[in-house]
Amino acid sequence: VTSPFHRIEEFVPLTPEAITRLSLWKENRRVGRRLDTIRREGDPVGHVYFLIGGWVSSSLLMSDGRRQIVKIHLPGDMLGFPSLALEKAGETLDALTDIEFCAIPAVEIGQLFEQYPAVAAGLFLSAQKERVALMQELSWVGSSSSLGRLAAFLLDLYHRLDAAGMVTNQGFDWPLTQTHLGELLGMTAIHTNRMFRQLDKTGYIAREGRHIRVIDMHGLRSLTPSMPPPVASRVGWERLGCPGKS
Amino acid sequence: VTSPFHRIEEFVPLTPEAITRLSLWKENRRVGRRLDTIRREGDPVGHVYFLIGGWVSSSLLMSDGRRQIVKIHLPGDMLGFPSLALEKAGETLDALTDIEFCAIPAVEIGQLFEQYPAVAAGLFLSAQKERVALMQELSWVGSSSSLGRLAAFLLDLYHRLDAAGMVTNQGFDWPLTQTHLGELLGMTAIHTNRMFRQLDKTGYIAREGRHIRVIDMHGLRSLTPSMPPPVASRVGWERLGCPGKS
DNA sequence: CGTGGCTTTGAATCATATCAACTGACGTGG
DNA sequence: CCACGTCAGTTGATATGATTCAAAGCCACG
Repeated sequence: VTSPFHRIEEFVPLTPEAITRLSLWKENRRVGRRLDTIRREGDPVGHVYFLIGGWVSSSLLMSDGRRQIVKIHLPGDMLGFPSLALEKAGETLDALTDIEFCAIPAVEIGQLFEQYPAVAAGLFLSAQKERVALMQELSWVGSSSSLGRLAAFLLDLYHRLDAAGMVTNQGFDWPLTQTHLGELLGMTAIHTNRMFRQLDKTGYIAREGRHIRVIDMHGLRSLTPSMPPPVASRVGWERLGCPGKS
Repeated sequence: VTSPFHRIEEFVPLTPEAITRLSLWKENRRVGRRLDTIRREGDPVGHVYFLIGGWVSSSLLMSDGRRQIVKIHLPGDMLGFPSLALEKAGETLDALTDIEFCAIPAVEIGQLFEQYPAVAAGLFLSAQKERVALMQELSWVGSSSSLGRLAAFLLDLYHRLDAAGMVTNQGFDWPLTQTHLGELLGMTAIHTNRMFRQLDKTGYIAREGRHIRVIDMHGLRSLTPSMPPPVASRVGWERLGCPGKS
């Protein structure tokens, strides 16, 4: 919301030089259209990505042909980082809307680690926060009823959209198909449809074509057994023992 | 297996000084007994941990009382890192066996980032690898049948145990209760029991009390729709653009 | 009287059956 | 791509008993 590099700065204040350096990323600015694939699972890992605008899904293919979406990315997110630990990309990145993003050479990340410890710490803590998000996603995909999963996802998404300033009047754009939703929640698209209609009938949300409004946040929350994320921003560098740094 | 700090060195070669520095961790060596809780969800985040011996589960509590185990940690693993991005710990760490571990002050990590970029990169890539592992776990918890989930977990565990030198004669110790297994796979303990017995009857595995042997690896693999991890070690620092470094 | 070894007891774990509820599969049309 | 039926298969809920394990208590012997 505030800075384009909020995912990094949220933990660690950056020097002007560091910000200037990161801004060079924008030279590799690209656009993509809905349904474009940014990078496919199995591709060599030459780049990571910084999402400027639009929605992107990150998914895994399974040998039986099923697909598991592991994360819905929103503007400001860093994409493709997990695959840095792999020889070949472990995740497919698909554009869910028209998008705008930067491609960042992987070698650039190594240079940043040497030259800007603060950036390194920011990237590191950002990765840890993503791990927390994944753990929570696992917790509701694994345990609750399908209606609960749907509600939990919508709540989480709502909060993330809100933090990105993409919620107006309790409503937001909805580019996901029910097939996407099913692949994300680990259930069939048909059942997703059933549950989505059922949730609609509760009146807690209202679906208006490619737009969704949250009518009763409290009611929505009552459907999910998972707790709202105990996340806290503004921790990290100081906590990490470098108070006056940078 | 090779080095105690394999999780870090697997990506980045470390200088002798760095290794000496990391070895100081051992001064805070501690032991714990089965069922002990190392750290509870909600506790302030003062430390991270390095597991020397034994098994540890990392789990999330949900408001309906259910518990989701998100990872089974084995010797050599780094514990508690995701919570560095949070004010209060987001995960509970429970000893599944008697254990031996080091407690590392969180501030220490920040100092390492400043003084040893190679260690920073190693920790960073290790975190990314953990993200990949979580994504894969999500992919089988979310999608496959309960028997498939069980098989996928056993396969993954087997490979990790093997890498840690904890497999002998295709068999390994089994300290998990069926309740643990259910909490991990997102199903009831009763159903876990059903599926475990069913898997046993296929003959692909043999349960012998607190010990399990894999009889037919290929058969086991045929039960799971998820693909074996496309992981590759020995990537990273060079790839990250610092070839001759350290 | 103190200590070692045996026994009792209770909790935790595993096995199994039955029935209800949830979810997936298939088909059809808008 | 979404809506809506029907039916079959999977999974969850509840109940009950067997078995294992460990801690506490007891007894006999030194």
